[in-house]
Amino acid sequence: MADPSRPARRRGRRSLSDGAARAPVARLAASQLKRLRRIVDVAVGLAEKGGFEAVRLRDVAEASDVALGTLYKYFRSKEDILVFALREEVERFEAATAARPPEGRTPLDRLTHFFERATDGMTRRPNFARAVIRSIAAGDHEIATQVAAFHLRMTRLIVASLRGEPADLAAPLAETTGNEREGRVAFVLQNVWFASLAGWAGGLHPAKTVAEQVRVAASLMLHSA
Amino acid sequence: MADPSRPARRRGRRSLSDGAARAPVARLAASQLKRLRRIVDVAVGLAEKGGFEAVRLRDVAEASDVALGTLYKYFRSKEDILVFALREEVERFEAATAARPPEGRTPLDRLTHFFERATDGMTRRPNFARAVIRSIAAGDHEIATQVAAFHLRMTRLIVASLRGEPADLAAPLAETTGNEREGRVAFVLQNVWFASLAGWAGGLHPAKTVAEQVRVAASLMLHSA
DNA sequence: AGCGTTTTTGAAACATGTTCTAATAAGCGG
DNA sequence: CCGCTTATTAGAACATGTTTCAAAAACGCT
Repeated sequence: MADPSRPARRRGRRSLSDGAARAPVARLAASQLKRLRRIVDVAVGLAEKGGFEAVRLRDVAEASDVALGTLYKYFRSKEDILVFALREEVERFEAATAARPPEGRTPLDRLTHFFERATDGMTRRPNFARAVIRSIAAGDHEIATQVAAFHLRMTRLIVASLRGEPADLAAPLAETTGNEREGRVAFVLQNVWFASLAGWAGGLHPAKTVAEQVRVAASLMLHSA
Repeated sequence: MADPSRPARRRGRRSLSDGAARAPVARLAASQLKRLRRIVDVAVGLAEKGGFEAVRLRDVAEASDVALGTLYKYFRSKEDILVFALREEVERFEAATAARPPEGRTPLDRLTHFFERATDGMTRRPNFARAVIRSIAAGDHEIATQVAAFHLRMTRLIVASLRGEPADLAAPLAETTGNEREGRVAFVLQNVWFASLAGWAGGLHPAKTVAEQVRVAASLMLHSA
């Protein structure tokens, strides 16, 4: 007599890879770090080849030399693994962007450049990207919270592009960068980007269109009526 | 030796409820229409109570007095049922909006009013809305195509609100309503709305915030810099 | 090294979406 | 009404995410 409205699984347990809000991948022994890495790498590899469904946890466990139960000690769910991979990806992207800020004379140029890079980074591995997008949208609160953190990171980068300044990665994420208007523009652009990526993921339009749509949105907000 | 990258299920078969592009719910006998209705109603009821996971197809089949196999003759997947329900919902919303267009003296007022209604319509049944959003984001191409059709419908309504004219529901959907700028504004607003709804679905912010964020986006595009 | 604690393992079990099949029922053209 | 075609059924079967559990291994500490 299971109660469908409250699925038995996914209780308040913690996964070893947690620390979304706190220290990233906290105090894990070296061997555990290696296990985690193997799991994530295998999962990403499978996702790149065949998308969300290709990431079969039995396969992941076997290929990363870990028992299924252990895998669930590290991650709450399949989506959790993929979101973890996304987190790493976002961090890499953030570092790369901070190291080499998008070029362009006008804010619109820089934003265009920025989102071209971001879109390219996502769509370069289409199956992985689709798998990640699907994981994001699963509706889980825990996952949504992590996604909110990515949002903040991206917003910071967008504001930096808008201003033509390098992003300050050392600043606390919660801190509002830029003035109100800049933050709002960044917020809207990010939503447009996400929604457009979702459309791309569903095969509605090519990757190029994603970047174009964001540019259109940016130009609508940056230019006067 | 199943190939994970190409899941066996979901081949090019057609479901009876198809006709997304063509006639809606084509030539079905009366008894079949009744079956379809029972299935959808039961599924919606379960979704309202417990969200996506509460819609257990075995339960749906039993409660709607239909065999599991029959259910799969009508719908390709669980997501397909929920998207069908969304389609009906969107059509209702469209009719209601056309009958009583959003009020307001300025475009911004009308858009605000419009999105308040739309957001309220979605978030009034939170579990159902979350279930639907999850279904939308599943990444299936067939489903994405249907979602694209909703997009067109919504865009038409948004443009009408923007102009302060009643929407012409008789016009073919593909036809571009409004001038280019209006279409773009509508497109951006819809993306913001969707992305913000997704955030709401994940528990990141209350429903009120969704409407606010869309209003902010609209004001950024309607006012000059 | 020895010991108590924690982690990992291996394997089974469970839940649920999806598919398959043989038998039955329904619908329909004549 | 007959026979043919198609739809429906009941139920098993399959795939895969998730959970559980007892035993074995690894770990950390003194």
